[in-house]
Formats: sequence, C-alpha cells, structure tokens
Amino acid sequence: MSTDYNPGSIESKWQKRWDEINLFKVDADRSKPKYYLLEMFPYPSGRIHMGHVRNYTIGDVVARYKRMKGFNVLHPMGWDAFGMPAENAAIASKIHPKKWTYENIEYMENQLKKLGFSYDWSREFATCAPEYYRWEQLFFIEMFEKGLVYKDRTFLNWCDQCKTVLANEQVEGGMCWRCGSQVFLKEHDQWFFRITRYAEKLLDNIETLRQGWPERVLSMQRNWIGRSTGTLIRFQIEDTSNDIEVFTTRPDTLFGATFMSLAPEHPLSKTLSRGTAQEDAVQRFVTKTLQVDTLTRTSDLYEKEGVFTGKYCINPVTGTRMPIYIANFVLYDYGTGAVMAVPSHDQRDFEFARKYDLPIIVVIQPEGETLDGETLQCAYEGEGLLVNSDKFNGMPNVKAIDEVTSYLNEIDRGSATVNFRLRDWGISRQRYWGAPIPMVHCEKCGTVPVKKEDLPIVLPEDIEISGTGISPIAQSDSFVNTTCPVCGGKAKRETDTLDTFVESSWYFIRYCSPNHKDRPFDKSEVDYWMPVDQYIGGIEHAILHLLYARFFTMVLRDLGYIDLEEPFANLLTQGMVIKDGAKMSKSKGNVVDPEKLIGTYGADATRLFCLFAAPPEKDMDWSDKGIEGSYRFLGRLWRLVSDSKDHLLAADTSGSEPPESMHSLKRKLHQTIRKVTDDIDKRFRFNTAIAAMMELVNDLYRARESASSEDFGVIREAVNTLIIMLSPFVPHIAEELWALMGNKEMLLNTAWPEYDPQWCEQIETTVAVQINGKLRATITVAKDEGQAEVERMAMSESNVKRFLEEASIKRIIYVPNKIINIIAVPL
RNA sequence: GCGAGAGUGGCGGAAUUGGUAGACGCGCUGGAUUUAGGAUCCAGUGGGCUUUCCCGUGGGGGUUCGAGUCCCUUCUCUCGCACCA
Repeated sequence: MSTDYNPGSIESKWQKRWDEINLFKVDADRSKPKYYLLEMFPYPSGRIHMGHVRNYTIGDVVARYKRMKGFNVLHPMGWDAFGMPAENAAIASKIHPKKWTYENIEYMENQLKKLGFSYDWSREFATCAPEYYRWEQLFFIEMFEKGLVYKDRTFLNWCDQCKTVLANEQVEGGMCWRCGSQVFLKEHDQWFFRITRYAEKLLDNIETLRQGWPERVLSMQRNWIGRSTGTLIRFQIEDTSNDIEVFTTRPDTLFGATFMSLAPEHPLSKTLSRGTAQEDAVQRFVTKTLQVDTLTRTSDLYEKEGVFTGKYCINPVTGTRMPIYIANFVLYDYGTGAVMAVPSHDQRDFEFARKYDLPIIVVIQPEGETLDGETLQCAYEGEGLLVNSDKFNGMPNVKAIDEVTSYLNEIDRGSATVNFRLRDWGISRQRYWGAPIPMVHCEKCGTVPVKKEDLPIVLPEDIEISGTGISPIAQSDSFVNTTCPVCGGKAKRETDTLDTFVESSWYFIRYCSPNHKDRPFDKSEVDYWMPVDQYIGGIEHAILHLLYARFFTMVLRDLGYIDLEEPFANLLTQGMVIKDGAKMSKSKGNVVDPEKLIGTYGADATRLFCLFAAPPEKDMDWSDKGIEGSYRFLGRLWRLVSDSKDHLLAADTSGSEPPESMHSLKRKLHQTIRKVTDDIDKRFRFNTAIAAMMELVNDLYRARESASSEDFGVIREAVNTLIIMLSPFVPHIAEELWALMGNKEMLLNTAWPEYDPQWCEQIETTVAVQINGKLRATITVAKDEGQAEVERMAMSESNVKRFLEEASIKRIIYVPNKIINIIAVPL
C-alpha cells in the first residue's frame, strides 16, 4: 500500500462509488424528521468560482452532518439558466444561447461533482426548460386573473448597455446591478407584479424571521419596503376641478406651504403649462432633466433647480395661491411624485424658495425663540408650537399632525395614509433569453392571457441575435403571429420576456417534486419538505432575490398551491472570498481557479481551507500558503492512520475500562465530540470545529508515540470517531480511511458520535491564582475541590507567599475550577 | 446624514455565561532525520526589561475582587440605504 496521501485517485474513486449506489438520492419519508438544506443555485456562467465553492462547501457540511444525525435531508442543485450572459455570448461568438447554456451546465455540473457535494442530482433542473417555465407562465396568468399582474406605461429604469428596463431593486447606486453602467428613467409599456399589495405582510412577517435571519438582511428589507405613516392632501388646481395629491409626514406644517413641487415625470408636468407663457421653459426643463442619468440626479452635488408652470393651486386651509413648480429633486417614485413645499420647515424647500424668491412663512416656533421667515438662515425642522395656523395656533406640532389631518378629513381635502417606498415589480424585459410572457394582443379583445391548456408558450429557437436592442422574438413571425384566445381572430403575442428573478422566486418549491408533470408541485411533497430549513447564499441577494422569493411564496399560497407564507426558516449569508484585500476579478488578476486547486491539492483540501480560514458569514481571505496548511493537515491525518494501520486493526475496542494512560486521550476525544457537534449544530462555526479536530490529531500523535498495545484500543476508537466527524468536511479522505480501518458502511449512513458527559469532565483543573486581580501562579487541583484546600494550595505557592509577605488578606474570591482571587492590602 | 457590523500578535483567526488573552493554522526560529534540498517529526514563537517583574485586545473614562467581553465617550474601517417630502 502506498503511504502517500494521493487525493486525486481517492476522490474520483469515492465519487464514482457514491454515484453508483445513489447515496445522495432522497425521498419523502414521514417516519423520519426532514431537513431541507438549500444553497442559492448558480447561473451557468461557464465555470465554478471560489464563491460557489465556499457557499456549497458550507452547505455540504451541514447536509452531511444532518443526514448522519438521522434527518431525511433534501439537498438539491440546479441552474438559474435564463439570463443575459447567454445572449451576450451569442452576439459575441454566434453560439445559440441554449447551446451555450447547456454546455456550461454540463461543465459546471462536472466541476461540482469533483468537489464531492452530496446533491440529489435526480432533482436537477434548468429554469430555461419549458417543463419548468411553463408553470411560471401559469402563475402569471393566474396572477393576472387576480389583479396581481397589470400593464402600465410609466417611467422606468433603463439600462442602455443591457438594452432593457430594470426593476428598482436592480438599480444599485444609480447603476445597473448586472453590468454597472448608467441607468436613466425612460417611459415604457411594462408588465408589473403588484408586490405592493403584499408590502404590509412582507414587512410584518420580518418579525417572524428574526430567529433565523441575520439582522442585517432584515433591516435592509425593512428599509427597502420603507413604510411611513402620513397624510394625503388634495390641493385644488386654480380655476379647475382637478386636484394635485401630495403625501406628507408633516401635515402640521400645512399652513406654511407656499408653493408646490412636481417631479419632472409627473403626468401634470406635461399638461399644466399648456397655453401659458411658461410652456416652452417647462418643456426644455423636463427634457433636460430626463436626459440626466440616475446616479447624477441622486447625487449630493446635483443642483436643485426648478421651473414655474404658470399655474397655481390652492392651499386647502389658508386659501392662498401656491405657484406650481417642476423641481428636479422631487422623486417621481416616492409618494405621489408631488410635494407641498414648506420652506420654513424643510431645508430643500428653503433653499428652493430662496433661489426663486418664494414666500417663507414660519408656522412652528421652537420654545424660547421667535423665528422670522425674512431672516431665517435655514429651515427649522424640530419641534415647537404652531403659529400662523389659525385655530391650531399654540398647539404642539406633534399633536397637530393628527389634528390637522382630521380637520382635512372634515373638509374632505385629505386623510391619514400609509405610504411605502416599495414599488411594484417591473417584470418585462426586452430581451430574448427568458421565459415568454403568456399574453396576446388582439385588436378586438385587447390584451388577453393565452389559454392555460396552450402552455407552455415555448421560446422560439430559430432566431438571430443581433444585439441591436430589438427583441429577437419580435422578429420571429411564427412566434408573433397567432390567434386570439378569446375571439379566434388574428392577434400578436407579447414579445417581452420575464425578468429572470421570477425563475429564482419559486425554484426551491419545485425541488420538492421536480419532475411532476400535471401541476407545478405535488402538494404532499411540498407539505413534507417545505419550508427550507437552512438557506445559504451571498449577501448580495439580501433584497433582490430574497424579497421576490418571499413575495412569490405568499402569492402561491394565495393561489392555493401551498400552505406556507415564508419559504426560508433560517438564512446564512456567507462572506465573499477576497484575495490581496480585494474581491477576486479578472481585471485585478487575483482570481483563484477552483479546478486548479482541486488538481493540485484535491477537493478535500480545498473544502477544508474554505471552512477553516474564517467563520462563514465573514469575508474570507484567500491564502496560497493557507491551503498548503490544510493539505498538510490531511497528509498528517493520512499518516496517522496508514503508519499505524496494523496496530490499530489489531487493537481491541470491546468496551472494557481504558488503561489509565489513555484517560486523558479519551477525555480529549469526548470533549472534541462535544465541541465539534456544538460548533456545527448550534453555532455554524466550522473553523473552530476544525481547529478542535486538529488538536485531537496532535494529541493522537503524542499518544501514539508511547502507546502500548492495550492503549491502541482507545486510539482506535478515537481515530474512528475522528474520521466520522471529519467526513462532512473532507468526505473523500474520510471515506478512504474509514474503509482502511476496516469499516464497511458508508460514512453518510453512519451515526454521528455521541459524547459521554462523564468523559467530558476534567478530573483535574488548572486554577489561576490572582492577587488583587493579577495572575501570580496557577495550581492544579481536583475538579470541584473545596475552597479551603484550594486556598491552602494557593498560599503555599512561593510566588504567592512572596506577594503576601508584606500584606494582609482582606477577602478571597473563589470561582470553582477557574480562579481564586486574593484581595490583599499592604501592611 | 440614517441603519447594521467590525477594530485582538508579522498574517488568517480563537476566547460560547464577566474568570489564566492569543486556541488552531500560516509565517518565522531552533533541533532531529537527510550527502544535500524537499518532505516529515519534535520544540519555541505578543511586546519590553538579563527575566520571581512590567506592559498589552483602536483611544479615553467608568462599573467590578476581576473587563477583549458590561456601561459612557471618542476615533477608524467595512457594508447597506440615502433629496423618502
């Protein structure tokens, strides 16, 4: 037998064996507790990167551990297969997106298999398959029927690089989440999911997730949903019967509202100035503003500007005429896209008023001061008593918020309301490689859904992808031209495709019954497996995917498909893999290729280092030296077993009392079992679990040095237990050594070891002896030794004596098994 | 500005309930083995001062017999949001 550790041959051997016996296949089994472990599935970009390796290794440890703990573990893998890179590849190298995608899937699947992950591959699917997206089209139609899908012409984020619109969540710091280029607002016909109908529920349920989700993610979602309570106020446009509606959280300042600001995208911006002297100026201003990209428009340095529309509206409580302005800082997206301007008590309005010489009326006086609109240096945004506010004068402004609102209610000019920052999810994309939206445009019947029995609407494959920005499907006559499902007349299909975040919003439920033919899910399977007990993925999806998936789960419940509201009971967001202080990227040239690592060090060493270098939620510094350390440890482990194989196999483990000389090793073993079990199960701290097992290996080397043949019983027991505990981390070498030790069962089918609490107890402990809180000696005493004896021993330490010679003892604090602190003052 | 998190050796990190700071690994040093190198095994490794001691967890203050851990204050960094009316 070769004594060298050779990961290459070991790893392929066991991967093949696991595959042959379908070790990872799982079926619902109601006699066993279930555990659904899921990692965020990858986009088939071509090759696995270190982020995947880290993510999936963390998941695999937990999946394997839970299985050994007796759980029926669902651990699936698949492909988030629609998306732009496939289309870009098609443009660049004339490969059909479908071919490109499936070739990547094949390659990456192979790479994942080389890492030894315990996936039930029989459940694998790609979301670009009609067998998958047909159900999504069905959901779309059913959502349409329930009013959860609608079409609207509105201003939306447009990425000029990707030639498509983006949902709000998909704009990061004014840039496209995918390509990082500038985003503009552009008017478009779009399909929307009415996620705002679930805003309240999405927010409320966050409370129920607090046990299992990181606070960071929850607060990001809370923030994104952005609930705020306020008042809707209607201002009549002078000499018309039309109103402008605004949302405000400060109705208490209404008497100080002296003008009105509209977003450039506001529908009234176009119409209000018609026929006035301001018409041209308004047109120019709006056109100019709309050409500015989102990043610039939201930057601090962007100058606040506006233009008068030539029209006025009426303050409902004062009756004064308020000039209506278009202002570039008013967000079209928030509230009603119109703001009542109170320059005395809002800094932006103040600056705007000074710039355009608009009246400033103070309506809140802080205690002990008298502010004057004429001389005001900046807006006063704090609390105080109302002035210039008619019957509300003298009222604390906090109280006036409610009082003014109910007054508005009385005069039918406004009401209390709840406003959300969250907008409806724009889901149409002007791209090819996505699921077709199952709608048909008929001149007679309008826009109508296709018949459910006609699903799936299959994405046409005979197309040419030019990259001109016009959807390739629109060029496929055979696809576009159809008959109306209502009247049977000539009609045209919708040519936008669905946002690819729709696919990832329900794939985790499909995994429960991935091959079900008649319906999207087999409900009994879903009832058994869902929710996902542990979800693992990157923090970058804190809002995007995780919010969409929560929304979709609620919708599917309301459509009657499933019974639960929240899909992911526990969430772990793993940190990034960093090298040389920066995220790995081609441009920085600091990319580590997992495949090369596997070739050099093996999958086990690669997995081990990913787990050992940092706790999972933290960013992890990649170190070329570090993985060598992990590889070295595996070599050390290998030699521990192979060098002593004969002694180990000859040893008797038949449960008799271990020899005195092995007691400390046996204690170490049980302490290690306890530590590793807690670290995996309660803390998700794999780095410390590994450190504990390294300590055990170090102890085993020492124990082996002087071991007699009787001693090898305990060593054998320890080695066997160690191999079991290591197997979720480094499954291949563990399996090989397990077999070497004469074991027949697969490790995954072997029970996780239990620790014996009695063997975890130290019989002797080291007690620190402090004098006035400073360490002066350590003494070894029997566990739970009484205070009197510990004091006696402490006092007899020469260093302790020395310090107490010139002092008198005031007090002694004794914490059993830990510390004795002698408080003494000088004589 | 708001929200969240983090600051510990040369480096990655540990310290789970307020009780010996620095586990484990990397790196470094020494020894054994070796013709040599590599690999391996063993030992040492926070700083200072010729050493029974002093200092040390970003800084300052506090609570306590005792603080990396709790409280106040301050600085720095990372991430997220950011004209939200």
